[in-house]
Amino acid sequence: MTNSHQPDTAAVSAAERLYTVLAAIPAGTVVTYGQLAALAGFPRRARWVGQMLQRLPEGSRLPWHRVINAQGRSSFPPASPAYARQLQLLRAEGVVISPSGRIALQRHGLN
DNA sequence: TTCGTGACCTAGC
DNA sequence: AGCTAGGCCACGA
Repeated sequence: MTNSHQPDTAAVSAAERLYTVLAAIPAGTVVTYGQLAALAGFPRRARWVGQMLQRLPEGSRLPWHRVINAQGRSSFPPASPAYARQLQLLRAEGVVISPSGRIALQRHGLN
């Protein structure tokens, strides 16, 4: 970082906050992009969350699969490998998913 | 800086 | 239930 102002710091900080919140999402729980953004302190930044997750390295241990859209579905094309992967990971955590791909919302009680 | 794009969201039909 | 249209906001070329 040779110079300039420091918008870098703020950007990193935002990402760190997002990652922290995402890492805190317990297994068997799902959140929407919008919810995650709000939880991280950035309301109306759902698309930004999606962009961040896309840029996420594969080795990351962040539970990206617990993030779904407001429609209650995976945001990947149903035919894509990522789609199947996400659903598999969620089912492995006990999340109920209908044959049409609809993901059951969090039930207060168990878990 | 303007423009195009997107792992989004909500409202309407 | 599914599709469309408009809105939103950040990012990269």
